Amino acid sequence: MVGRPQKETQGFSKLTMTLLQQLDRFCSAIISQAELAKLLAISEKEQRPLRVKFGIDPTFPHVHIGHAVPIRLLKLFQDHGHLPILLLGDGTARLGDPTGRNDQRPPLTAAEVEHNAETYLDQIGRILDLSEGKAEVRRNSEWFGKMDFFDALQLAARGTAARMLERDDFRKRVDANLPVHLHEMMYPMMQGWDSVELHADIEIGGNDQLFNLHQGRQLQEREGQRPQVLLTTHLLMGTDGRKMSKTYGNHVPLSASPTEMYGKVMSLSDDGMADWFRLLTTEPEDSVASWVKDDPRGAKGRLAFQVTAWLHDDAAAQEAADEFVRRFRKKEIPDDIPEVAVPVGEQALPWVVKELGLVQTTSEARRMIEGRGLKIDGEVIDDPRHKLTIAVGDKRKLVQAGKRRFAYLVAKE
RNA sequence: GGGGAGGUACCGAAGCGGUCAAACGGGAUGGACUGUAAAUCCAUUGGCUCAGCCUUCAGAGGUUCGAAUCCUCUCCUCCCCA
Repeated sequence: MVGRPQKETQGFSKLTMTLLQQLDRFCSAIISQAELAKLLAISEKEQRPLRVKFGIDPTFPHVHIGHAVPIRLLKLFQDHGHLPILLLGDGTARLGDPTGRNDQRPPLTAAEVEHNAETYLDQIGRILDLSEGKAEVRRNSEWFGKMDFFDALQLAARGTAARMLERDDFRKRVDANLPVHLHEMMYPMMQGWDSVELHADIEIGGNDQLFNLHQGRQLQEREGQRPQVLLTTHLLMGTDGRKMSKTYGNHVPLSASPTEMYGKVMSLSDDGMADWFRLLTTEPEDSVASWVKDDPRGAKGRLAFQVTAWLHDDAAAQEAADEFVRRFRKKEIPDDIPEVAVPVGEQALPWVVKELGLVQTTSEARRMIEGRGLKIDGEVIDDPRHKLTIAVGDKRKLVQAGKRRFAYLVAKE
């Protein structure tokens, strides 16, 4: 846990004091306390808002709730009169932050990146006021797009291999005889350079970004700027307790519908609840601890409600909560089931299930049927050779695959 | 530039001429149990309107009745030396 600066807090305004008090809730590290106090003092004295940077690479169309944590911290600064700078890494997105996975992600095109960037703004705009004057939205292609190869080399010249290998992720790969590509080592340098271009006073990043954030300090110092203060936020774990990641499917997209969002939060493992409350709500920690202890299910419902209400609104959250109870506690069927038309005639069941969009392939449908996961009008059918006779004028049939996938089957003439 | 080790399904990793759609583990999905939590148990895990057929073991050729397994070339990664 990070302590608050003691001595330096004396002369601060009330506003700054409340900011400092709330920092603890989010931050896993503050580098450094003393510098932060100094910055805040300067800011107050000169009446100058601090430039608080947070960067995100638009590599996917969705922002997830894990990103919401640093964004909330940005919001906190915004609410205290400072200037959030949202940096869209449309240049770095073309590279991708090294992850250690040697996934051969095809390079994104500029158009894809821009599309993602737009969706990011849309989703982040729900949390942070991005309007003119309240925040700055920048893209790093602004400067990286202008650099030529020699400029890039000069940037590269400011780092060393030894230093890059201090980064855990690189170190581990080297030790495991896995490839580390040269361009990957440029990533932290680029992120650092962003801070120089933006004249960032503070940079916020996830706990796992500490190394990259440090590059900004190094580069700024060389350029004669005051090195940015680093604030790293605690990482929000995925619903299953592992690192939140799209590939694990344990994330909650900010774009999720209220029902989806509520449900996703309800699938959170109990161990994660305290953290989620801490990082996504304003509930006091001791209350949370007692809720979790006395009534875990109720506590989770409360969490799911708050998160949904925050990213949508109270009414939507209430509706999602009701829907959740109907669907999962009382096992009623949901009311937003799509109706899908299937050609008339005698059709093989697995094929129909695929056509309904409940599974990707007929083989998957077949397995689902054999595993007794398929119901038609509430009745389990476990014979993959089962044939359905579909005729115009039939009553629509409710087809359910697994616990949560439903479709109505109607005849297509 | 020289020498060595490798590239197997979502991931890790066996297999090294037929019995291989490919052991095992993880993950994932379905089922039981439940609080859409955890733990546990069972099943499934290339595709196809599936008792059969089709395409997979980096890529392209070749040897063979038969290849993930043998040969040739190509591409990629790692290690050591220069």
